[in-house]
Amino acid sequence: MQELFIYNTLSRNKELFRPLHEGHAGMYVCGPTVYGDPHLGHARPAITFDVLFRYLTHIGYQVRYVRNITDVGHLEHDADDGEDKIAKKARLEQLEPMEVAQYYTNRYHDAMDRLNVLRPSIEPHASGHIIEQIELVKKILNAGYAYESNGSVYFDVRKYNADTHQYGCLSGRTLDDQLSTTRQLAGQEEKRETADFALWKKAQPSHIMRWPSPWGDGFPGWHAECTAMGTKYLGNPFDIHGGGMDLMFPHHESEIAQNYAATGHEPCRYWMHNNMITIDGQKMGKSLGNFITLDEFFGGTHPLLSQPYSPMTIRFFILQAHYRSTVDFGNEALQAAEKGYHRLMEAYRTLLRLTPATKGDAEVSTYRQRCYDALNDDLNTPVVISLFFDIAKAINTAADHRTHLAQGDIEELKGLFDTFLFGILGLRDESAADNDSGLVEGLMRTILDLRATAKANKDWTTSDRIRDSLAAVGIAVKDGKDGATWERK
RNA sequence: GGUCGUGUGGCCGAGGGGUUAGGCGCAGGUCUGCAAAACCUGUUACUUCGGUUCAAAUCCGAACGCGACCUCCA
Repeated sequence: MQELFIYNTLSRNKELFRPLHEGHAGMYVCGPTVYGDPHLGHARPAITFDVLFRYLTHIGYQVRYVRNITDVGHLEHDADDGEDKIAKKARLEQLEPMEVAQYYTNRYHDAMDRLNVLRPSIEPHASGHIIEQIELVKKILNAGYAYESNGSVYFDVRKYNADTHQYGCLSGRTLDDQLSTTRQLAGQEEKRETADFALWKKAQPSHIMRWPSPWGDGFPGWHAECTAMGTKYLGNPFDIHGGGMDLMFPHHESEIAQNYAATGHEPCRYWMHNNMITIDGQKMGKSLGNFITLDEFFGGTHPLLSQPYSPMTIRFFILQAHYRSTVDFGNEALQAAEKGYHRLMEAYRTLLRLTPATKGDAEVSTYRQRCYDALNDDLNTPVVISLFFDIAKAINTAADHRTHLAQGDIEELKGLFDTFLFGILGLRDESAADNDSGLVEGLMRTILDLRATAKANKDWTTSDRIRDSLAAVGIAVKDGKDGATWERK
């Protein structure tokens, strides 16, 4: 089995991945809050951990991947009254809260499907696990690390730290930092310390989403859902917990605290965090006018976009940067990614129609191990992609008859594409033919044959007319040494 | 202000004490009826200032820039 090293935020080091249970791997990733259309901020973690999921599976683990749907207890960014995000939107649109959640869940799934992100093994809804969350809160109360106040329950950070734990161990913050930098806000008087966080919140009368509990009607605090659902489906502790860097504090920090309080040990072995994305060097935000949804990317409908970008262009672009680096979306960079992606796909098509040489003279045996080495080094997808540009060059050179690939070499290269580029990086050939492919192939062969005849007769008018009219319907004709080929633009 | 991260050539981005990243772009060439495609060649960089070292883009320190988080929601 491959030795995979992953960067553990907890230790700030790359560590060899060793599962808690031989042959099995459990991973939990914080999923979307379903109150709005999916955007780039959703694509990055989904793609990053999709690659991890695919790779762990590929190297032989039986993987259970849990990614939650958060559908309770949300507030608008600039909300004024603590009203539940989903409830608020529901009232505006005259829909049931769960109808809104379902609608955006479907939208999220559609976008992820287009990005070729595999569905996780289990996708639990927070609203479906209220009982488990209440049990968690009870446990923490019984352990003495929480207190009830006016119908809400808060985690007692000071008590927790006094008992040799450290709230802040993941993010590097000390309690003093937090106390001195926390502003005084309304509603804080229920807490003993401003750093305390809610385990259970009392619902105001206006709240639509509410559940009965030993402390009255209310809803769970944000951090409770991940602890409860991770435990339920992956055990406690489990292997890997992932999410965006923006969730490190307070969300993941609080999950660690909740778990220690409830069970006396850590929730998981490895914490992985993907970095954030920017648009033209700026963070994406509704107020900045650069908030672009995935649909707008696919359709090119946002004013900042000079053209549409296909799902695979976006996936390729994201994978061309390491997941712990920030990635900046700019038109120039996206166009470069689009061209690079097409180059690789075109090389694959060329490979498929290559005539094997009786004797090969190109070196193709080292790529496989180098791909593994890159992936084992904390999922270094940019290096894998760079290897494929080398492979593309090897294919093109052979197609140009400068070098030769034997049948075995061709099989090996084809295997590399299937395993790494398609299988693990999850790219796919978007211009690959659909159901009609047989028909289209046949038509195109006929047309290109006619053009070849025209060319043989030096009838340039006819041959150019064929080329131009094909271009008009989005088909590019490419003349090569062995006749013409075509591709969809 | 605090915490975490980051600063690479025209653009995007790996790497990371001495040995080519890669892509896109641009320039020249091969091929071609022309064009495109493909191939070849060229374009060689690490924010600034100190320090460590035989040797620093790579390590250490400081400054500056950028990003996330630091609050109620998730």
